[in-house]
Amino acid sequence: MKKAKRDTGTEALILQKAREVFLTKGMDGARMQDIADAAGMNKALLHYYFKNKEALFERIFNETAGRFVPAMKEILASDLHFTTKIEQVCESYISMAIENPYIPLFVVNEMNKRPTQFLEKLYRGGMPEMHKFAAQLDAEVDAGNIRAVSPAQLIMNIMSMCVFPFIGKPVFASIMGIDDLQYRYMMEQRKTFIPQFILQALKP
Amino acid sequence: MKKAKRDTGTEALILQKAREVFLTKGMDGARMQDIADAAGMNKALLHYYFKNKEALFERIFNETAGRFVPAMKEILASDLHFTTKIEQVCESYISMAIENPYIPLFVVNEMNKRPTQFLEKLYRGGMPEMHKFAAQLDAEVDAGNIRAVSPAQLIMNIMSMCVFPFIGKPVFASIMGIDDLQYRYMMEQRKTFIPQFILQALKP
DNA sequence: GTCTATAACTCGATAGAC
DNA sequence: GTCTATCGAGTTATAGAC
Repeated sequence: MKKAKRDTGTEALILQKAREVFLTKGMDGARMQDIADAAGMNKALLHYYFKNKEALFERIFNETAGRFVPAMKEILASDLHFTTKIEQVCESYISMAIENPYIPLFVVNEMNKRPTQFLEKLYRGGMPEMHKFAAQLDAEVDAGNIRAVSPAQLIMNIMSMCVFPFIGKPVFASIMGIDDLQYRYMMEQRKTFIPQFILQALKP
Repeated sequence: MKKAKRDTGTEALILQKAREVFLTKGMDGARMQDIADAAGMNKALLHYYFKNKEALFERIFNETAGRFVPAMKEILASDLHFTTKIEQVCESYISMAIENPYIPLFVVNEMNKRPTQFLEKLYRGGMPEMHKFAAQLDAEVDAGNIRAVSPAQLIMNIMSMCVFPFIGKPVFASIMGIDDLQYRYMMEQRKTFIPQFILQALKP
C-alpha cells in the first residue's frame, strides 16, 4: 500500500487544485483564495511554493498545452497515410478532450489573450509539419484519389469539428435535449464520424 | 449635416466603448477605467448612466447575443430546402463574424460561465427549430437523396466549421503563415466552401 | 450632466509566530 | 512547513462641488 503523499505532497496538491480552478475560471477569474480553499490550506502557503499567481498559472498552462500539442505534431509529421493521420488526429484529440473537458476553452482563451507566448510554446521543438500534410493532400489530388481541395480549408474543418463541440457543449446539449452521459457518447461517436465525413467529402 | 450626437449621446457613447472593451477583455479582464478612457470621460459618469459594472455588462451581452441569434432561428424555422438552409446559415453567420470578429469567443465564454442565463435568452421567443431541420434531413435520407446521417452530428459539424475558425484564428493564421487580409479572404471563401463540403459528404 | 476626491472593498503578497 | 495577521495596490462605487 503506497503512501497517499509523496515527497512534495503539498506542491503536488497545490498544482492539482490550481489546475482545476484555473481551467474553469481562467487567469483573470481565478482567485488565490479559491485555490487555497480547494486545497484546504491558506494563501500564504501558495506563495511559499510559488513566487506569485502568474508563476503558478504559467506552470499550469505549460503543462496543459504540453499535454496534447506534442502528440498532434508527432502524428502530422509522421509518414502515415493521410487517411490514417486524419483518423489518428481525431481519435487522439477527442480522447484527450473527453477526459479533460475544460482544456479546449481554456487553451483557446489564453491563445487569444497572449498569442505570441502561446505560439512560442507551440513552435518549441519545431514548427508543426503542416506542409508535409498539405503536400500529401496535393499528391492525392494529383493522383486523382481525392477531389481538389484547399489544404488550409480542410485542416480548418478537421480541427473545428474536433475542438468546437467541447467548447459549445452547453448550447449543443441543450438544443439536443441530452445529458452529460449522452453527450459523452456522441463525442465517442465523433472519433469515427468525423474521419468518415471528411473522406466522404473528399471522394472524387 | 447631422449632429454628431443624438439625444442620449453620452449613453450611446458609453455603450459603444463598453462594447469594445468587454468584447476584447471579457467581464473579468475589463476595467471601468478602460471604458472611461476609451470614451474620454471619467468613471463616475459611467455610474451615473449605469448602476454598476455588472448592469453595463449585462446590457452589452444582451445586445450582442440578440444581434445574431434571431437570424439563425429564423433561417432554421423557415420552409426553405435543407440545402438552402445550410447555405444561408453559413453565409449569415460568417458574414456577421467577419464584421464582428470578437463576438464568437465572447459569446462562447459567457455561455460557458453562465449557461442557464444564456440559454434563457437563446430560447426567448421560442426554442430554435432544430426538430424541423432534423425532420427535413430524415426525409431526404428516406427519399434516398442523401446518405444516412445523424442530424445531431451534422448540425455540430456545420456550427463548428462556421464558428471555430474565428475563435482559433491566432493558431490558424500562424501555422498557415497568412496575414489578416488573407485570413479574411479565407473566411469569405468558407461561406461557399462549407456548404459544398457538407453536401459532398452527404451524397448517397 | 460632468467633474474631482475619496470611501469601501477585493485581492495578491509579505511579515512573523509557531 | 504551515499558520494568522496585515499591508498595500488596484478597483468599484459614492459624495459632493460645479
